[in-house]
Amino acid sequence: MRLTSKGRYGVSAIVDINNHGKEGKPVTLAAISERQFISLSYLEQLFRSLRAGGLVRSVRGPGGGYFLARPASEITIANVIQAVNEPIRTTLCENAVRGCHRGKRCDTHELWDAMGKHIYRFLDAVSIEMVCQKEVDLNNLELKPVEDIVTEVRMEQKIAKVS
Amino acid sequence: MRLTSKGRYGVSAIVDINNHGKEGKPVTLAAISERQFISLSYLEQLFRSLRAGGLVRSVRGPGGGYFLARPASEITIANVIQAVNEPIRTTLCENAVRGCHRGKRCDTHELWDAMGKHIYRFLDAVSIEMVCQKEVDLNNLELKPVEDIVTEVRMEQKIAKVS
DNA sequence: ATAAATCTGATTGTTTTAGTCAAGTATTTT
DNA sequence: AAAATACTTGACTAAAACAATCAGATTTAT
Repeated sequence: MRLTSKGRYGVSAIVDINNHGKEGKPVTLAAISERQFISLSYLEQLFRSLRAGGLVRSVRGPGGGYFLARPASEITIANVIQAVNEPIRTTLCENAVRGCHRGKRCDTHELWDAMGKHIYRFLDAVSIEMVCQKEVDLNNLELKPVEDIVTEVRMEQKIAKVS
Repeated sequence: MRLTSKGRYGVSAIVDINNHGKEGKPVTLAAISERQFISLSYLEQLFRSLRAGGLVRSVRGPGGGYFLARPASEITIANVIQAVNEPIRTTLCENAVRGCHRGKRCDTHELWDAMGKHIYRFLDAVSIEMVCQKEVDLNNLELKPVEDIVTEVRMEQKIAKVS
């Protein structure tokens, strides 16, 4: 799971749907584009992923647009970020390298592992609904215990080359 | 503050110095290069920043190398990451944009702000010494209260373009 | 039919990052 | 003094990731 502005836009878009999707009417990308200052074509690309990730439902044709596929309280920030980043990234021997050479974990392995879990616990604790309800104090959340965390956040884009 | 593999390498290097710098002898980049599988030239670049950031002291000439500039217990992961990323990034009107258009904060402003603080609290709570002492449980740290946090972690690389 | 929307693929451009190269300077050893 | 060691610096290159676009196809309400 990577933290990029793509994820940020994805969250903005989902939040926008929750804030402006009134009375059973779907929200159009054009409307999101205007309110969130994201280009229509880029939104199209984002919603490709969001739809594939099961976060939104679409209605085609005039009067169409997008709904949230489930209640805002059941969509976490982690869900959104994961959805928009998913496309590629599916190579074999993925975690074979990960900075640790030839089987032995590097001295900092536990550190990055813990950091990833720490970040994920936050993103997993915040729902779209919480972002929309301005009362919630995002700085003092109840986080799930570490044991329950499976997915983690990665730091690296590239892998170290030797000498 | 950005989370990239550059920061990861920086931490690996600093940890290496702490682990292998025995009996008042400085540690050479060549030694770090071999042990941590980082190219010498890349280490040179990294240590330029680490030195500028006041984290290491250098000794030139044969028998030279690098020391930690202060005890490992007083160097945090946040310190290291900040040091290696610092170079550019000093433009004017920096946080003028930040995803929020024309003065009004966007709907997700508080979210990303809270996330940044959350990440920073972790990185600021972990010292190099803690990483080296394998006994410490990095998953259950005592973090500083949010009020004390000033620096934050950014998510975005680029800024949204409008329509 | 037409227009409003989503959908799909392929592709482009830009930035950032990772990494290299070459030429220095300082210091110690011999 | 010479030579070797090691840091120092600046400039440069390559490649990946990311942001963004485009052209066209499909669906559906009116």
